[in-house]
Amino acid sequence: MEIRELRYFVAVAEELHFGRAAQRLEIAQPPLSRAVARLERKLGAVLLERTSRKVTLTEAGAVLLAEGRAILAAVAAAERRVQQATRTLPRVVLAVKAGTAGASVAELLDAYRAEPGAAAVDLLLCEAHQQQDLLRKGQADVALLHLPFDSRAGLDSEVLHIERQVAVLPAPHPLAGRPWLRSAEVVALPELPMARWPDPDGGYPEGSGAKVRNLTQLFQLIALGRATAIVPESAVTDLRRDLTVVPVLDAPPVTTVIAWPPQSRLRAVADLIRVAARLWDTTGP
Amino acid sequence: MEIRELRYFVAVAEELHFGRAAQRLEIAQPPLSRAVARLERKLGAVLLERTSRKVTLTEAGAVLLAEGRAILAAVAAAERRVQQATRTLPRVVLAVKAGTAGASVAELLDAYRAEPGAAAVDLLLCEAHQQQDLLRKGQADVALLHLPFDSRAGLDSEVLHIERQVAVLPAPHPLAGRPWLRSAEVVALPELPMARWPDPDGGYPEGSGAKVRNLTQLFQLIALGRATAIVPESAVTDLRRDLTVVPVLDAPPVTTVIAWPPQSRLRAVADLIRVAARLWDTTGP
DNA sequence: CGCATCGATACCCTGGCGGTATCGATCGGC
DNA sequence: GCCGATCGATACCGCCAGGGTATCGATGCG
Repeated sequence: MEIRELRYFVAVAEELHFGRAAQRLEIAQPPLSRAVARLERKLGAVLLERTSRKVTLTEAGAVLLAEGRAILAAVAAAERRVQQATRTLPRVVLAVKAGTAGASVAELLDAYRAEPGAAAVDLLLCEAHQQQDLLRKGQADVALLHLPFDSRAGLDSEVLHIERQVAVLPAPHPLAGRPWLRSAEVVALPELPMARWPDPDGGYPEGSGAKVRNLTQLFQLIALGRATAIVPESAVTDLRRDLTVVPVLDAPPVTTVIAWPPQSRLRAVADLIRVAARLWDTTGP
Repeated sequence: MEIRELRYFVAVAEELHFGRAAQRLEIAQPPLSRAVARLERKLGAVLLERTSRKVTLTEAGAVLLAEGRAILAAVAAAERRVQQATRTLPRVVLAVKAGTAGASVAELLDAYRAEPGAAAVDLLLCEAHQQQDLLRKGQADVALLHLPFDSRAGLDSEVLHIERQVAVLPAPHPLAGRPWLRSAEVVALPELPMARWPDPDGGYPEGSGAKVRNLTQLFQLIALGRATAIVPESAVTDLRRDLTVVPVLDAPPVTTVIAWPPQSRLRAVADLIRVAARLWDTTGP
């Protein structure tokens, strides 16, 4: 199996149409038909059912489509990383979500800069759900993720920091004086619906809560008595006067991890991980 | 970049010798030299420094070697999985370590067999450190891992079960009557050194403890008063009369997870995961 | 200084890949 | 029910990539 054959097959499997796939690949249709047929012969498996009117994936074809996409992404990532490694001054790309506490990122970058032979670090601000893709496609070398919201599937990772979650309430609210809360108590407040965050696709889940896109909007709304929210502790450094936070005991703790592709060989990534682990040492002496 | 070129480069990078690499690839040396040179041109990166006496990897070459090995493994896995998917009766390969509690595996397999459309499950007994490789190379489809001993890097996983660890002591031992212990107390017993388990490479770590290879050996030694050990709770169902277990409070809990390659598309794997999650439901109602 | 080793180069040949032209099957419209 | 449009497969052709052999040039060793 060759990369070109795989790229051809994936194009056909995605278009389910040889003509359009050929157009996308910028080749003529006959070589494409032949290439897919040859791939099927090599693998000893029928990947597509063709009629002159419709093309459908077989079970084996669906498997190869999934595996093939991963392989093509890995190849593209490898090419990018090799080229990156030839740069005389090494760089690493660190993917962070917009919400990630700015202070701790700055702290990490400062500590890393002090390392001997530190590479330049490019910050890549992105949406939460993009981070894995960026790592897998080689557009980023290392990322900060927050469990249980992000998935670290397919990545190596190291735990940096574990924190509880807190409810953010208007300062005058009756619950604001409590030493702690249970999440059910917060969710159940009818006059203060939970704020809603965008889905990966950009839409919002069903519900009555206000739609927010960032923490500033959120805190504004809460201060106005229009919403409430449960957020990680570190999101509320420098709290406004008119807001109060109360720990929510049964909310799952938020774990910050530093994650990288398992086959990463960049010295800069290894150094960054080491510095990060030292900074937020959770194992302790 | 094509698979063949990558295979050629990896061979040279591993042998650090064009002649031997060519022999391994069963081609002549000149085409190999040309292929590697062409790959370097395509990537715009020098991968190898060559003298007529020595071949060494550049930084970029080291990166491509690591990425390339992962890609080649992924390609081999894809080929195997596609062929597997063409079988009329689907099969899945479940990799389990020899030490994994036999009862729970049997329970999982029984429950899965009852599913409509259940595939045949092949059990692949293996050493702990092989499991990831087997999954990545496509020789297994799903595995049971034990954290924190095994790494789930590069895999998707679901937590099945969390259990504490217990110290196994000879029944007459003074500590055997205690309701619980700290790991320091167990490790510090001079007359009962901790048993040693083999490393991934088959050797044993330094130490004074007895060398063991399986639980039967271990329990025998403990009963004879020659060793002690800290093991997961489930490892000691059906305990011998002459042994006692005592919970070790500060030993890290052992988490059993079911893990699979992130791009897995096999229905059988999805079903198996669902059944496993239902069986050991940890979230609970 | 001569020889052995090893990667690069020169040259040749075959096969695979891509292109154009065309076939054959299928579906929809009249 | 027939005709035409659509779409994948096939036939045929030209070209270059990839593999082979022979040989060169550099390097290290006795």
